[in-house]
Amino acid sequence: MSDTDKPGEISASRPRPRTNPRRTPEAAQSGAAGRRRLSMVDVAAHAGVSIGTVSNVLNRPELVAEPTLLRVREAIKTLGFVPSAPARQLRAGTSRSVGIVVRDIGNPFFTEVLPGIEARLSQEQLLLVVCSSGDSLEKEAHHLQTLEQHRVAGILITPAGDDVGHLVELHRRGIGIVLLDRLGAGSQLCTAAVDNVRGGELAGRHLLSLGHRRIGFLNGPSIVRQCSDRRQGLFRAIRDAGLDPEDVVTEVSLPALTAQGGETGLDELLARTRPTALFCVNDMVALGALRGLERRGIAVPDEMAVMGYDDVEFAALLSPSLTSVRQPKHQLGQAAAELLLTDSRGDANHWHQEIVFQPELVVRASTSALPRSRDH
Amino acid sequence: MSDTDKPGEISASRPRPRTNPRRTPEAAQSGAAGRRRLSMVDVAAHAGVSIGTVSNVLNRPELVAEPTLLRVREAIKTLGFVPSAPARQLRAGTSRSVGIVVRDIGNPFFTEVLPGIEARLSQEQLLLVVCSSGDSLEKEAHHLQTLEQHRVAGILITPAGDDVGHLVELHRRGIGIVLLDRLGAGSQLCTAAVDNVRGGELAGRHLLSLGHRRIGFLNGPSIVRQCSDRRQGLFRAIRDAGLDPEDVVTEVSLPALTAQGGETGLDELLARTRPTALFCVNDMVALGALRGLERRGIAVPDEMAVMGYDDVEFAALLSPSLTSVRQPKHQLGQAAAELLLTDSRGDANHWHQEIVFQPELVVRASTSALPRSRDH
DNA sequence: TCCCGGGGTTGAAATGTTTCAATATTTTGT
DNA sequence: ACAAAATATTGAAACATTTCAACCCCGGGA
Repeated sequence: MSDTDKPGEISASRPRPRTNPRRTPEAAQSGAAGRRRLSMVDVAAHAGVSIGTVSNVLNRPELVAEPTLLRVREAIKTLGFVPSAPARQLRAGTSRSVGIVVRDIGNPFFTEVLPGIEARLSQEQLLLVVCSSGDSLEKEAHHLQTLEQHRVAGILITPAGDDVGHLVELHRRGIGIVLLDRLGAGSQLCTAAVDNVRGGELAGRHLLSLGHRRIGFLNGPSIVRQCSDRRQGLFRAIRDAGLDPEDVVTEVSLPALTAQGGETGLDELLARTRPTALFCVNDMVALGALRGLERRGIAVPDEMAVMGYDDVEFAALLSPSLTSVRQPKHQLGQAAAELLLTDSRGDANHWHQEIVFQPELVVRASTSALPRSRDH
Repeated sequence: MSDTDKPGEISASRPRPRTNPRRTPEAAQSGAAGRRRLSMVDVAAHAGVSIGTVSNVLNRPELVAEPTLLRVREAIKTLGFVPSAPARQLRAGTSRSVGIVVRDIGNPFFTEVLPGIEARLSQEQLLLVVCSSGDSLEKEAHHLQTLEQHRVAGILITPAGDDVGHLVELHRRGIGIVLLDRLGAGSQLCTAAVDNVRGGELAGRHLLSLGHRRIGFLNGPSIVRQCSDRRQGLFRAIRDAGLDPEDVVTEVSLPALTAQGGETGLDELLARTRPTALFCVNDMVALGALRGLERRGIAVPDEMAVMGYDDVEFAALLSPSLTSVRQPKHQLGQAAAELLLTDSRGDANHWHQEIVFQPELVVRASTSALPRSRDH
């Protein structure tokens, strides 16, 4: 310990005697006044070793002799010492945590992706900090700023907006970044995603094959990439069938991709037109739409076919069971985590990878062929 | 880097050669070697002030003269300086983040409670770290340890196990703790919860009033407090009706409170007996049970009434719509956050509060009166 | 002229780790 | 028995911030 410091002597020897230790080592030891958290020096004192050795016990036990090891571990246990992550991190420069910024934590899609991510990250002893942006650019920016301040090793993000410039900038400053479920920045950032254009196309083909020619589309704001991608796929399917998307689709842009948003979006749609089929940009929106349709007494699928997107866990058991586009969520999560790990290892010049999974159509009871009577 | 160190010279000239600046200010300025993150010294150099002043600009701008303030802010902006949370935290001893440990992030109940919590905490500029224990005591312990290492200001937790001793201990070490949705430790810790006994009772009364006398109960492990509380309420309702719970209830204890768990639990139940009603300890379990019943071709509610618990968002739209017990989730979240804020302010001797909300029965299509033909 | 007060700024200590060169101790080889 | 090598431990610097006593400068009052 520094109890060899005789203050008088020191202040005599130095020009500016600023040394005023708030509490003497003895005070710290006796723990009388008490509430200081213990640190490695306490452990070291208790075990009769230096703090360097304590550090070695914690991080490189193979360097420490058996008896010392036991003694120090004993001290740690009896004292109840818990190392300080901030201090560790300050010294190391790098932290053992990564952040994930999702658009809406209330959407089961994300919570179903999460386990895949967590599984991989906890193997590496990484702490996952979950933030939800609620599709607000300000909130997203705030979360990113906080995460950067915390010097997280990396960030998984489904950006709320269209522009990824700020993320590229963040990456340039040394933080690993992986875009989750958001294609289209392949050359600049790593990405793990499901092909949303393809998914939209699957949905479109399905509805067309059932004979539908007037399709309502409850979509999100077009700056959300998933939304514009799915629309693009839908339109492609329609064009491939020799039709004009403008004639077939009535699109409503929802402010929020929630059940509530879906329900009010339905009202707006029905005030404009009465399609025979409804494509909802995700299952939560479809949930709200179904609720609205039930309220209005419009039968599904007889009077209106409805399909969702994501195939979340409850989709199969809705009334009626919901046709949807399934995404390999667990794999997506795992792949994203894997990418983040390599990206934040900071091999500055590794290639940005774009991992793309393929979606899959799942047909259930909520979509059926258009009855001839209502064919046009 | 430390090439300015001529060890021989220094160790010769000074008794204690502590000063070896790794990089000269010029080196920092030129940024040639590059990849060091910038710190307040860079800002200070750029603005021509001391780091103390930079700190003041950041934390107590009212102490700084106008022109200096502007100059420093300018420097911060042009340099793109981002303060280091770990360093700040190390010095301050306290952090701006709190943790929440939930049992299962995949359960919409939790994600529906979350917004209430976040709303309150982000007002205080606090970062919320979400962890999921998956009902594993080891995982929970690991999360708690990590959070303690990070010196979070407080922890919201729905404990996986029955014992809260370790949490009390944690609290004693100065971390704010609030139990979420887990009554019964009122004297030791703050709690925000919904009365689960009452909820179980509501469910029991409802099923009994419909004439059911053989009730299957898909419950979780009894060490999970919510589960034992709901059972207790169910049993109370049965006794109040002058019946013996042993005769009425067949209980299956699920390892996991998920849809998958519910589905396999149903198999186990039906292998033992064939009740007329099913009480599922939460809506996810009910989801799985419904899936299993559909697979077996057992009609709900005609051949078997089913009810869940939590009234999550999708419950109203399942096929058939699910009778459930509603909990005021948003309020619960807000109250919990509020408690945590007062608890972690560390007024050591404040009373531990227990805030209890009342649940509410929501009757839907999945439960109906027992047909006389099947009365026993 | 001197002293006082006060706003602005500075310098250095302190926070709890990790790292690593230097030293102390033990073992091995000859 | 001695040098060399291997092993174990130590001491102090460094990480980026906050805090606070000390200092400087300037104007005003006695």
